[in-house]
Amino acid sequence: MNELERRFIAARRRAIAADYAHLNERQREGVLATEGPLLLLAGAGSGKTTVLINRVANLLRYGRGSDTEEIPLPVSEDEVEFLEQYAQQPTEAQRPLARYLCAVEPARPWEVLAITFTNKAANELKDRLERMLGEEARDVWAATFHSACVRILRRDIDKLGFSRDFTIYDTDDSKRVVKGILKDLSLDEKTFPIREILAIMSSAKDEMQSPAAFTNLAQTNGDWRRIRISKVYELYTQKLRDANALDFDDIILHTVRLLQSDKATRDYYQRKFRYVLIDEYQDTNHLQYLLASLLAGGYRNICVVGDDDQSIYRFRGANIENILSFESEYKGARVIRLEQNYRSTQNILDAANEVIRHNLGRKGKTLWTENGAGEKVLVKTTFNETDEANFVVGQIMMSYHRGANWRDSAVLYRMNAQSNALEYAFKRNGVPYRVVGGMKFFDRAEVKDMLSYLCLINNPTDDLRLRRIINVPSRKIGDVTVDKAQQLATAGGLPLYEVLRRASDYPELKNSAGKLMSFTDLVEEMRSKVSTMGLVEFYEYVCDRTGYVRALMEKGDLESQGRIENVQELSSSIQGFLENDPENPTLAGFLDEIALYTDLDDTNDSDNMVTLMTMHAAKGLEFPYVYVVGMEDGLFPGNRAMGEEEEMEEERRLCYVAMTRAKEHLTLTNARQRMLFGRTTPCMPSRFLEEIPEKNMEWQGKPESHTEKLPWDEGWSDDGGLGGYGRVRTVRSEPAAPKKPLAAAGSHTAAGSAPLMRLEPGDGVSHSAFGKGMVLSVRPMGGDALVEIAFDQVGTKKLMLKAAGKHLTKL
DNA sequence: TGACCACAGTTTTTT
DNA sequence: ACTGTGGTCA
Repeated sequence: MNELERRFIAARRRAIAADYAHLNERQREGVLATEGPLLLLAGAGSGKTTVLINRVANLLRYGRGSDTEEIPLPVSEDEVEFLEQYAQQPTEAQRPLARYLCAVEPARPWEVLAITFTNKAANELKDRLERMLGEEARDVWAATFHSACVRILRRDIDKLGFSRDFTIYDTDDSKRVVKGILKDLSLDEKTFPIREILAIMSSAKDEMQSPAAFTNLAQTNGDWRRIRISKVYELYTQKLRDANALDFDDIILHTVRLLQSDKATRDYYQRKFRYVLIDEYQDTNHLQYLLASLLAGGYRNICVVGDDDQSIYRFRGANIENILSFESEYKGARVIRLEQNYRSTQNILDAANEVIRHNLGRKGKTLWTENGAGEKVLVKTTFNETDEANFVVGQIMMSYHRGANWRDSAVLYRMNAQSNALEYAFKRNGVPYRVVGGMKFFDRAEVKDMLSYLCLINNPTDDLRLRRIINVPSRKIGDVTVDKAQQLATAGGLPLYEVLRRASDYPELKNSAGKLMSFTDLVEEMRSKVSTMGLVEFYEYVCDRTGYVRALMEKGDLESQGRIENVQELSSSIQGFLENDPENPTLAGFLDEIALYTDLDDTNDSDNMVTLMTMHAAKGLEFPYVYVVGMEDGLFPGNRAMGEEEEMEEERRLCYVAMTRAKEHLTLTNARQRMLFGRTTPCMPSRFLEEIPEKNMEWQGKPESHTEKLPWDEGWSDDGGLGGYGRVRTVRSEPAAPKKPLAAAGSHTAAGSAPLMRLEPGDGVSHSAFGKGMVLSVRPMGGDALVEIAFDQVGTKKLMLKAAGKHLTKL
């Protein structure tokens, strides 16, 4: 290599780097290191997605230009000088020539595969790529593990003996299948809990254990329970095969099997995908690891992005070892740490860093920021969960008063059950909030019912979906009848549907043959119409023709009303699907998409509300104000983690995730006693709180020692700051009337001495968060009062006086 | 076949 | 405390 060439290579790299001048050095390295295995350890808030996007852009623009010594064409002195100058001071006009000179086999969009875990992440990736690169970004494979696999299987699964139009079973479907099997084997659901069986089968699949291998192992070990379970596993596999169905694990499993066993398919994809990117690598399980290495096995250009400290999904099979041992799995892998944080203040980061430092099994990272020290982390000990909730709502109202939006705040908790106390506090104070998680749209019974109709129309051999809706709405077809038909079907090796269609041929079914056949006639009729009309139109026809909506309307109660709305809402989902101009705008295409879509990601960010969610659900999000509640030993870390080092480390990672969601203000709260599962128990502060350095936090109301008075002892009270709530129950016995207006912003009221304010309709009031308003009505309610106030700014709100009192001033 | 009552379980969750 | 479910009874 001569001097000119050396200069060219250096100039080329710098010229390419000029495109990414807006990134920090580490980030840029992550973008430019295109070749070979790369582990990108991306700390919380380190701009991971930005790197991912720019990395793909770089692959499409320059190929391996930034990471190779190849020189595709002879270079001239002029060209080298041009690039050297361009790298110094790039101009828009020179860019095309620079790009032309620097590119080495730019990747074509379909040669890049980017895999994420959720549809939300995949869509976000696609959107941002398209915004940055325009049209051509559309052909980049940005998909979830599952959707990528479905795409692969739809082409070639026949090589494994499934038909290409397989159906996808969700967890609910799997449960039903297992339930049926348990019944057939007369196994008791209490001894063999369905959840456990599903988990065992899932981990067997993760290890690629066939039912036969699983049975062998169980027999060798003489594990009686496992031997029974192996029978379930075997029948389950058989049933799904008969139904031509794949569950979520199967989707990955069979893809791996296909790629392993069929050379042609493997070669095809290994040649196709020159660059493979895997996001959230710390969440991958063994199968997903295998899949990634198979897909990237051709060029070995695999880039995995993740953060071992944010691995919080062990319970669903994620194997943190995948990321910890990446370097030894891929010899010569490069590792880049992204440790500069753009999200939080140094106090928050120091606190979080120090907590996570207590973990042993980690790569080790220390986040830093240029954002400044910021406020200290506030730790607040309250009396109980009601007190805690009121404190949090009070703080949020204060921040609103100071100009923050509701949507700037999030409350995070360990268990969904904790949201109850919080919700009460939010409702009482009229603060708008939304709870993330819980029942998902596509999990609702009525939505699943309608989808089952569509599945059945799409594929009448889908026994499971057939059984779900054959008597919904009631067609006077009972379980007994269906079971009888099912037995005949199993005996004759036919799909259930076929037996029903010829019910009159079976003497055993003569009593109900008419009803059964009119059902299959109905399905046939709908089937014949499916291709004659638009999908939305067809769906509405199905809603009507099946009598589903009519049955709900006849019921006429409020719940049914809601159900009808959900059924109709599904129609807008179909609309939305079509508008997204899918590759396959048919019923089958829609069902495929829906099967892999748990929630519609309809999270209206535009709504100005406080967000309540679990810490798990908060991963990847950020808020200026974050409140982590329930920081108590036994709750967080949970009881199950006590004495279990692995579990404890996972809880600590979860704590790290929760803390690093905060941009400006982080508040951690714990209660001295909490009611959980109907029992009130005294609680000690979480050990994680003790792990935070004192210099980064301020602890209000910290219990001094173990020997201190028990919380329910007379005389305990605390008001460490705004929103302190004390024991309002004692209010009525308090003789003295208030001497001064209550709880103007910033006032310190002695705890437990806040008598109810006297309000009458027409009174003018001022609220610390909602501003001025007028009382419309006052309704006494059991020692408290419901006040309706018309606020000048935010409209009419109903508040409970006890809770809202401290934020109200009579004018 | 549907309504009612007793009973148990209760971390976290995506596809 | 709460909810969903399974079994029993009419």
